[in-house]
Amino acid sequence: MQRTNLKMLAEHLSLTQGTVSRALNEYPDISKSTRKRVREAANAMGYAPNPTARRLATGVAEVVAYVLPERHSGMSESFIAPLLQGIGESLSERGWDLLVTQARNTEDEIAALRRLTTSRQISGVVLSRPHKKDPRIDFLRTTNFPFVVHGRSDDCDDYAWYDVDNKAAFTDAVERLIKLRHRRIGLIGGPLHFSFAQMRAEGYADALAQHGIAFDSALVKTAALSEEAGESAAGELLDRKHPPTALLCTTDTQALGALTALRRRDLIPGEDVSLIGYDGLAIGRHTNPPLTTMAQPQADSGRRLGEMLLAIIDGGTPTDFQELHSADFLNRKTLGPAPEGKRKTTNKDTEKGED
Amino acid sequence: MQRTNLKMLAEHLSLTQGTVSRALNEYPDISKSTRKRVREAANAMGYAPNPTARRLATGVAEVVAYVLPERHSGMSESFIAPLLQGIGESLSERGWDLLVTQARNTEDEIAALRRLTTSRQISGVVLSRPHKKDPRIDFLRTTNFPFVVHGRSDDCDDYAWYDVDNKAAFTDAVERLIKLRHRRIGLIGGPLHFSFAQMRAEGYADALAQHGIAFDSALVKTAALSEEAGESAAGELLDRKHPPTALLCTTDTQALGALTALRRRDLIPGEDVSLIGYDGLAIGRHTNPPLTTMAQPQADSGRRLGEMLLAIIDGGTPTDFQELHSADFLNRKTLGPAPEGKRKTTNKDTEKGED
DNA sequence: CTGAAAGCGCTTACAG
DNA sequence: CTGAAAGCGCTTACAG
Repeated sequence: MQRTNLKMLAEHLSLTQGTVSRALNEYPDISKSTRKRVREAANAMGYAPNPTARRLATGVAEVVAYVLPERHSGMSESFIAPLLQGIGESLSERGWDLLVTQARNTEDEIAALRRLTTSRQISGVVLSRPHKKDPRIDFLRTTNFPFVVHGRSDDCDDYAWYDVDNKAAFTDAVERLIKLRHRRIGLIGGPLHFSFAQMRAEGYADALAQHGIAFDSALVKTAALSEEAGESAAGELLDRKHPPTALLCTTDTQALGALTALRRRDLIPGEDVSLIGYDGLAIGRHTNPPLTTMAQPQADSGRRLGEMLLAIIDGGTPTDFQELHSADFLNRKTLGPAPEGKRKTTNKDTEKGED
Repeated sequence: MQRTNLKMLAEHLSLTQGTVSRALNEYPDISKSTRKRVREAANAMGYAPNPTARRLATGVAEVVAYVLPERHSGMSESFIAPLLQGIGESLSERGWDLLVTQARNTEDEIAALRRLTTSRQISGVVLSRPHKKDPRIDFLRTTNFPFVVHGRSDDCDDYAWYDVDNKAAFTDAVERLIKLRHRRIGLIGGPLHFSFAQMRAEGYADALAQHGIAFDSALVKTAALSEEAGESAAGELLDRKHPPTALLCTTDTQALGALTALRRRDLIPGEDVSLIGYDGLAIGRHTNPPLTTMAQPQADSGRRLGEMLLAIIDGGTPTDFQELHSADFLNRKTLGPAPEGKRKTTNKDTEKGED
């Protein structure tokens, strides 16, 4: 059995395809009565226009692409599923679809974007985890293709984004530590090509400056966004002669590693050394002890991103869609007052791995 | 500047569009020399066929859809990102794309599948988390549309799937407990419309039977796939007069809840009560104590699913692609011998929540 | 081995 | 208000 197409529908109505098409698309120059007649016949015959043909004729894809971020620790990618859900929801209200793209490196990613955009297979793009200088953003910007960014790059004046105020979040975290009498606050930074890593580091430095605490580069380590990197960076800081009394991590994943580093040195998180992460991963509720963190509002970021993109595709001005949300302090169990006097000595021991 | 299309390329070569098209598609009846000449010109002019036009002409979408599973606890969805990565990788080797679909209920999901398949927008479907009786599978089966399933439904004889031997995994887990002298082994089951929940429960029952331990329905609770549900189910079992000495959970997420239930009762996991989860979530490494679990090999399940689907779309027989992998026992810290004599008394205390 | 033509299923100026 | 025609950019029998 053949799916009913425009031709069949038109013949059945004794109208031309053009008239039927215009009726279905609510052209005002078609009489109300025929519009109604056509609509009813279409429903009765189960007609739905072929999107491929429509796409070819109009040049509009009605599809949006999401660029999957590079693989990191695996764990930090827990935001992807809810994000896709959210984007998908806002698109589906219009009958649009969501395409997912992924590549091993930035070059391939741009090639993929070029292919998808120039072939008109997509109408817009959602990007995650931008770099400070992001060639993907540059590409989309220069080609003048509709896009929104989940996060921000350095120059974010002229495009649409949805971001959390990373700087404010880290200033907030440092101030909470200072209020608890911490003075030697270590920072485990992220790779600085990521804008969020840069912003969080700036928030850290700012808060110190505002409270008259000298910035000590010996207390700052840059590490990859993995547990292992977090662990070894934390280890290096903790093994100094004058170790920090508190550790601020750029991501929860790093903080998990830091937790391990503390455990190996028999240091009690929240007593001997305070620890604050960032992300608000659900995991943190179950760590030993539960991880204090700055949580981002990821509930409906996906929905918002989708809505913003649709508005832009409809002709909206990208700069009208720049939203800065704020992170919430989630006080679990790894934050406490700075310990008085000298810290107890460090002794590392080996721990059995998994079997 | 206009993207070069077939017409421009043909004119430039003084050939007809048909000839150029056939040359590019390696038709053997085009002379080798012109095939080469055309290929070179296409490269030089940066020609790439418009997929939409191609799709309309051939009826082949060169796109595969992945159906996002319903939202659960959020945490159990950590398998989605690597899965999408894997599927995307195998598709991209052929230049195909990956579409993502999601809906609030099964009915909408089928409507979406019907729309995508009948409009020829996709060439195949990947499905996750099938139900025992899965109407989506029935739909794809009866319409004879290419698909692969990540998991299995009850009647899985006639389609392609990639699954883990859930039954064997739970038999294995129970036997490990029995070897450690556990006799009262509790099961926190999952909703039984999920095939994997059913299979795991069967593995549990089988192992008991094989070792001459009577099945005690008072030790079995069915719970949703969330932490909360896991916690309350575990609580009910632990609060019985004759509580189990070990708890087997259908998912790690449930096991996290069970861990909370134990903590609230001052029971030490792995000493007072043993606990085994299922999934191998990375989270489990950081729980207090680290969670013993059966880990599924999710490394390249995505890749395999993609490859299988492509093979089927190419005309392969679905039943040739049925892969049963096995789960790995990951011994962390919540498994120990059954405690001797009477268990210490339970005393619940309230715990402060997050702020 | 290549050309000429029809067709995939829509949309949209242009007439009348 | 509706019809007739061209066009979107490909592919593929059918001739020759």
